[in-house]
Amino acid sequence: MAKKTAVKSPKGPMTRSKRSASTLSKEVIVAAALDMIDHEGLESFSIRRLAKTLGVFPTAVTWYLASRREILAEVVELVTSDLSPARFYESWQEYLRLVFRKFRSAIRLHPHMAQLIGTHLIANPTVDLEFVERMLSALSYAGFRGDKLVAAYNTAIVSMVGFATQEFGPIPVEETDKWRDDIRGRLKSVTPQSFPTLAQHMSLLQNKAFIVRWQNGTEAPLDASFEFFIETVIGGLEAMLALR
Amino acid sequence: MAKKTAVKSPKGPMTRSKRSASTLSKEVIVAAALDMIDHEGLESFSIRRLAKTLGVFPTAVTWYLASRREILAEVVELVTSDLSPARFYESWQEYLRLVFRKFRSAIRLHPHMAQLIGTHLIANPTVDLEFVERMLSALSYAGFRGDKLVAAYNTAIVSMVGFATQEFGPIPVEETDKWRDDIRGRLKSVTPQSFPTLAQHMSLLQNKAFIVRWQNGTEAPLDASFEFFIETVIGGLEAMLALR
DNA sequence: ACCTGAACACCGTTCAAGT
DNA sequence: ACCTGAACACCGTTCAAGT
Repeated sequence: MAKKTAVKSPKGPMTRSKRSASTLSKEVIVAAALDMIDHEGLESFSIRRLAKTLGVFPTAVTWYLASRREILAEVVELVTSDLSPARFYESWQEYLRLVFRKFRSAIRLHPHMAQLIGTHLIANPTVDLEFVERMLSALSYAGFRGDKLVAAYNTAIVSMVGFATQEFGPIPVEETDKWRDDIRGRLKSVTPQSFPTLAQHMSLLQNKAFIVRWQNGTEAPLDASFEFFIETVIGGLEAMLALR
Repeated sequence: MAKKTAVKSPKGPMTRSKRSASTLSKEVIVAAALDMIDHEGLESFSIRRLAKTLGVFPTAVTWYLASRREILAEVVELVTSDLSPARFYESWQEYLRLVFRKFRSAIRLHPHMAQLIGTHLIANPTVDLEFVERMLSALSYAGFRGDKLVAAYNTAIVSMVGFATQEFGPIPVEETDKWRDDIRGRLKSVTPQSFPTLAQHMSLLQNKAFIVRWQNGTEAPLDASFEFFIETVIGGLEAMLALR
């Protein structure tokens, strides 16, 4: 939301034109960082550029958050906060559907965070334990006990995170046209002789399936596959329950 | 995923035995990069440090691979090459089991690559189409047709990649002790009143479940959960087949 | 407590210039 | 073709020093 208010000045950020609007704070820094990442990507995010947009010196930022990693951890927390469904749900299956969809919506809003969240949510000390409790409670209600509950929980978390972060994960950006032509060229080399199944379904697969796509979820969302995925996980858990 | 054909020097058998153990080449650079990442992590990998270990100037490296991204793309390809099971398999279920386990083994060998592969494999132009063909063929043999085949394929790929990359994804390293104490302290605050299900299963969950762990798969592998996950995906796909 | 300001040891990448 | 070498525009982080 914070637009670039930095004044171009050869001497650096000496003018804080709107100090009333936003005095520096942890929240302001994290929000500005997320905004920068959303607009310019994760790689071009830097403390120095962030400080410039905030109209302060880089070291002013590090007074609140000591390192780049700390800033990014806070941004991850911001994006993944409030994942538990607010709506009423009447079954554990419906709960899983809502949570999975809610997580995907969060990633869809901040696709550049996908690669970070894909691996770091899972090790984030700031994650809401209330979320963990609800997931466990839903699966316990489903009938999982002991070690099976642990395995079902890990299965649910990994599935929730995995699909969305891979769907919205980055596509090579620098020379998109060249890259897209590359993959399209390779796909044209697919013949019924070389890759029969792939060739047969090429029109259905291209740009709608992992590995043989040239856009990510932002431009080419995989809605149908995502819903199929949810039902697969739920159906699989039901099958695991039926085993004993 | 593309097969790596052994590269022989076109200049004959002149062996540079001394100081530079091998003359510079794309393969040598990529192998050295992977080695450096395996030993020191992804973040501390840099072209300049890589060049130093190779005994050349940084720009010598960029003659073969023009940018840092290009190097990392090649490393991803190296790590994820040869994923298709070599062994005979007698059912599509068994094929999925073998592929999932093989992928996890590859990530386990190179855990620092997990975060990169988690999002980038899925958009890698160098990926072996033979792998795609085999996965499609297995799912087609299972009985999936048309759009369902696409969805089942996406489900399988995402599942294969998601579990392993999250299991072996990075844990904050700089102040591991402090961080571990943090999460342990938070877990101690869990009471039957605040988080009943979590509290009840705490001994089973801690360090063996996502979010409430303080080590990653390298130190605390989730073998049981992984096998449960595989069977969940397979059982779920079977259930989706039974729908019509 | 909060921020400026300079400094340090790095980066990736570009552009010669050599051979 | 392959590599040296210098240079550029950046980094994150540390350490004062101000207020």
